[in-house]
Amino acid sequence: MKHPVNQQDLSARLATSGFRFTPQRRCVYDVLLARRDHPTAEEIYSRAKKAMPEISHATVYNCLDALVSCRLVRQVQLERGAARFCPNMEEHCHYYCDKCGAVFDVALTEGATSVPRPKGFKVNYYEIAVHGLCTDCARNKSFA
Amino acid sequence: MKHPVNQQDLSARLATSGFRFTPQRRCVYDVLLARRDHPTAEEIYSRAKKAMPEISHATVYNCLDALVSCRLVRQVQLERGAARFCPNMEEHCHYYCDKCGAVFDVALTEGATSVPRPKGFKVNYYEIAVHGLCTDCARNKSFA
DNA sequence: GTCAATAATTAGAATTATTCTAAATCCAAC
DNA sequence: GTTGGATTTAGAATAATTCTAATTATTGAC
Repeated sequence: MKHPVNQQDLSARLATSGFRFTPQRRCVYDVLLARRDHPTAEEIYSRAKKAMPEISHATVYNCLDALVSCRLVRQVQLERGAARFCPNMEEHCHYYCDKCGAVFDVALTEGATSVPRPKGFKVNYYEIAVHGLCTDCARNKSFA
Repeated sequence: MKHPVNQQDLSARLATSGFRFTPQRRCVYDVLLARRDHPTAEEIYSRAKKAMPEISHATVYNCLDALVSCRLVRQVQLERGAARFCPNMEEHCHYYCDKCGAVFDVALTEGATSVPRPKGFKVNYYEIAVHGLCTDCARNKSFA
C-alpha cells in the first residue's frame, strides 16, 4: 500500500499509533496527497477549509501531528518560520531554493547515503536538507 | 584560522560578505563560541545581555543573520518553533533527542556521506538532522 | 582627524506560527 | 443507552520573528 487511500486503510494506520479515524484527518491527508508542494500548516488549513469550512487551526495541527506520528507524513523545517509537510515517505532528501522557496524531493539511492550512528542513540528518522539556488534562480541570478 | 577570535579576523570575515564589524556581532559570536549547546535566538539574547545589557532582539537576529551569511555560524531547524545556532563549521550532522531536546554534533567522515546532486541546482550547504532518543532517554524509556 | 553616506542598533509595535483552554461533540466499549 | 476518553471548535494566549522610525556607529573620502 503506497498511500492508504481508503478509509479502512487510513483508519488502520492511525490505530497503530493509538489514533482514531476522523473526517478531518482524512481531509488533511487528502490535501497533502493532492498537491505535493510542501505546504505549511496555514496553507493546509486554507486548502482544507474548501472541503470542510468548519475546520480549525488547532485541528489541522492535531491532524498533522497524528499523521506524522503514524508515519504517513513527514514534517520538514527548511528555514526559520513555518514548518512544512510532505506525504512522500520514500527515502528522499529536500532541495530547497533559498531564493524562490521551491522544494524538490530527491530520492536517496539505496545505500549511497550513510549517516553515522553513534552507539546508544536510538534513531527514529533522519532528514537531509540541501540549500541553494534552483535551476531557474541560479540562471537568473543577476536579476535578483 | 579555526574561529576568528580577534577583532581583525572577525572584521575581515564579516567584510567578505559586505558586513561591518560591530561590538554586538562580536558579542553574539562570543556567546555562541562560549557554550556549544545550540541555543535559540532567545537564549543567545539573554546570554548576550549579561555582557551588553542594551542589546535588543532585533540586533541579535541581525547579528546571527550576518554571522550565518559569512559562514561563521550555522542556523539549524530541528523541530517546530525556534531556530538554533551552531558555530561549529566542520562537516557534521545533528543528532536531536526528541524527548529531552539535547543536540549532539556528529562529524561526517570525509566522503562517507554523499548527497545526490540534481544538475542545475546550485548547492550552498546542506544539513543532516537525525531524530530519535539519546542514550539516556533511550535507557529510561519506561519513565517517560 | 572631520564629514558625509550608509549600515547597524534600539525599543517597541506588529505580525506570524503555534499552542492552550474550555466547552461541545463524537465514538467505542461496556 | 451510558460512560469515558479522544477529538473538534473558536478564540485567547504565547512564542518566534520581523518591521518601523528614530538614533547611533562605522567606513571611506577628503
